[in-house]
Amino acid sequence: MSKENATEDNSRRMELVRAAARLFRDQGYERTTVRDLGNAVGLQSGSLFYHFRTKEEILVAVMALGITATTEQLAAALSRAKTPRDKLAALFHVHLHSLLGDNQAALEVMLYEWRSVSATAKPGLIVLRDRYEALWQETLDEAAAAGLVKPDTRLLRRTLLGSLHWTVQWYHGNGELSVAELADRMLELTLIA
Amino acid sequence: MSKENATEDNSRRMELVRAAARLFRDQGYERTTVRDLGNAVGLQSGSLFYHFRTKEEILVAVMALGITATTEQLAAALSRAKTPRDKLAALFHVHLHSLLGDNQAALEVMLYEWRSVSATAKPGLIVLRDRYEALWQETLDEAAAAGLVKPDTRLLRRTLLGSLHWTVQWYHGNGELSVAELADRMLELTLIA
Amino acid sequence: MSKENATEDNSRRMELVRAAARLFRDQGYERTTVRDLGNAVGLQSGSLFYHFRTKEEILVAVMALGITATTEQLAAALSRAKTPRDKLAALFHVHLHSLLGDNQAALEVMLYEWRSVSATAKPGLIVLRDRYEALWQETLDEAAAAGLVKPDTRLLRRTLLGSLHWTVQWYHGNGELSVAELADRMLELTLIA
Amino acid sequence: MSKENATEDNSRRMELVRAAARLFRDQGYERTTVRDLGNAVGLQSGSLFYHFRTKEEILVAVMALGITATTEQLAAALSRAKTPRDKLAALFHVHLHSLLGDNQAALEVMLYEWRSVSATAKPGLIVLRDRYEALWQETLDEAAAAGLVKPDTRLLRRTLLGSLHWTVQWYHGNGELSVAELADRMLELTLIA
DNA sequence: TATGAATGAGTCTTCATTCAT
DNA sequence: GATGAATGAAGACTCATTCAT
Repeated sequence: MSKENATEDNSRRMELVRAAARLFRDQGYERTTVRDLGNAVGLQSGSLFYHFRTKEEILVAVMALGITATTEQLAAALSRAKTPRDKLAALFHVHLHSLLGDNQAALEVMLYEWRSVSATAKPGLIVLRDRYEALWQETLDEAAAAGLVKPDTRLLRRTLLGSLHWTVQWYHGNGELSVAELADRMLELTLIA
Repeated sequence: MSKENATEDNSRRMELVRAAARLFRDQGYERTTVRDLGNAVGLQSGSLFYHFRTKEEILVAVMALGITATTEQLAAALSRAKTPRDKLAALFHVHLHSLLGDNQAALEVMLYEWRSVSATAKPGLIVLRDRYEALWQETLDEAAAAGLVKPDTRLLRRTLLGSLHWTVQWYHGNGELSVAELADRMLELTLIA
Repeated sequence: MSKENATEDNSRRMELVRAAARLFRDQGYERTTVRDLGNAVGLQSGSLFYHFRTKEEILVAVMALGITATTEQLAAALSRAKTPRDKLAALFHVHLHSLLGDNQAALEVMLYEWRSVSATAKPGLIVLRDRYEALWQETLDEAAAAGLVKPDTRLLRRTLLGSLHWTVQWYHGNGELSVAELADRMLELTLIA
Repeated sequence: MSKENATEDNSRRMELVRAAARLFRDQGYERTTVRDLGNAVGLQSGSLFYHFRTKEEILVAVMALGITATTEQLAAALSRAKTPRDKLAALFHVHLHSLLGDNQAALEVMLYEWRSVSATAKPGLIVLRDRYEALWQETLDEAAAAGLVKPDTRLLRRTLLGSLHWTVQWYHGNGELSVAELADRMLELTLIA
């Protein structure tokens, strides 16, 4: 609701955040200049500073967008799912679509530019990330109770997230395998038996 | 033996590469200045360029060291192992010790600074990486044949490497769990039944 | 009129080009630092790069200014001149005034810093130079037809330009001989009989 | 005779001076590094400093070589020539062969790197140059007395030297015209009638 | 003489940020 | 909000020169 909320209103801000997400993913945060950012939205570099106080603030906004959007999508998918098995599947599908789908650069930036976030900004992002991971933990616990996955769910959560994050390094949707198929096969590897 | 081999002789070079590994891991490649590198080995920044032509050449040397050292350790461990199960375990143990053990920063740099490597230097590193992953593939294939893991070994390889790489983001040897124990538990999650 | 035209408008650019002309002439291009250039116009060295992309771009602008300004002056003088003899005289007068007159450093830079121009920038400057030399060639041909000079006008053109260029090495307007008188005496040496 | 005489003995010194002449001509003095110089004679850069105290000393040696060698050649040619006309021709031939002939880079360096010579080294070189120009002056005076050239010989000397110097900018022995022919045609332009 | 390693001052250039208009 | 111009600190890299061996 507030003016400071990067995830809504203020179309110029959002336009910038989306453009930044793509640039940060493609070139890296450090290698992306404030001029690049300006060019991408038709603004002079100096003008950006009426929307964001610093370049890092843009980075944080990108990350916040990535994680909150994904969290929202996961929450929605989980509430649609009926069985523990369907919910488990939702974890894989939502995460991979967010990471590998079209212009979904924001989440990837969160993974690979973490080191560029200042100590003061980290706590806020960690809260958002924990919210996302809490959904994972609940779902995995249910799945374990249902005998679908092994019971070491805390380690399993970290293991699976690592696997999924890593897909950006090798998956390039060149026909062979759709994102949905990939999600199914990764789910398959996780299931007991 | 060759003068061009960054992984041996030439003590000054090696000293620098090791110091660079730690700095690149801790601060990131972009944020590490050549002055930082010089200070770390007691040299003026300009003097580095007697040993390396560019800063990027140092990065490449770090990565080459990380991957070749790990490959050698894995090869040695595999040749010591008797059973498919022991070999499988070696994958987890060697990888995690290389990644999380003391001053083993080099491999981590390989994972997180890939984007800073120029297009011309990438192919050489990819060759080294493929050599490492080939050992993984062989071992996983044997394990699958022995009924230890699921048969989708190509995806399994990527999945497992992703899981292991990701440990650097959350594992900080604070007592609770040793690296060896972690390796065992991650192996456990992977085994069928 | 165009933004890219270094020879007009954009007063800061022109101011810089003029200051650079003098510095490049006096100290040489290589020995002139961007700090020197900045100081000369009251700017930080980094600020120059808002106006020019590289130091070499400044050099090229200086040269372009030198040759185009001289060409324009020659064209004007030739159109004012009535006889072949008067036109011939204009060649000497305009060239020497451009080269030896007050703050006319730009043309001299063109002569003595040619080696510092990159291969990509040379063609553009050569076009400008050829335009200037074409005026010379026409005028010499007319003079030869009128029996004023020897008929080997292509070699004559090169010979005369060499003579005139060289004056910067020995002429220092210390009273004895004005630039106009020098021009007249050099013309005299060229005339038949 | 002395150890400091760059024009004789000490083959390593001479080898270096000759190599330097070519490099300085081709790349310019400022752009030629001491490493380039070392490479050209199979020496490490540091080793050069056992032969010359500074890089500039090498430049001065190159220039001294260029001008003294040319002076000697001119003196020899003049003593062989019988008539004023033959002597006049010798000026053109010797100068152009020295400037444009094979590996005769040294004289050209003298013309184009003068600005890089320190104030302390200039007087010595000027003495050498004056010796050369004195031969020119004498010869031109004789020629004027014989009615071969116009009587303004001081200006004529400068004019002719400028013309000849400039040839390096446009003459590239591509068949059409030999150096000897060029000398003859330039002489022709200078003669009265 | 020669080398290999190091120095240290200096170079051009980059870039996030500021600010008067 | 937006611009264009400027800042100033920092960056990687260069290079003549030195010197212990």
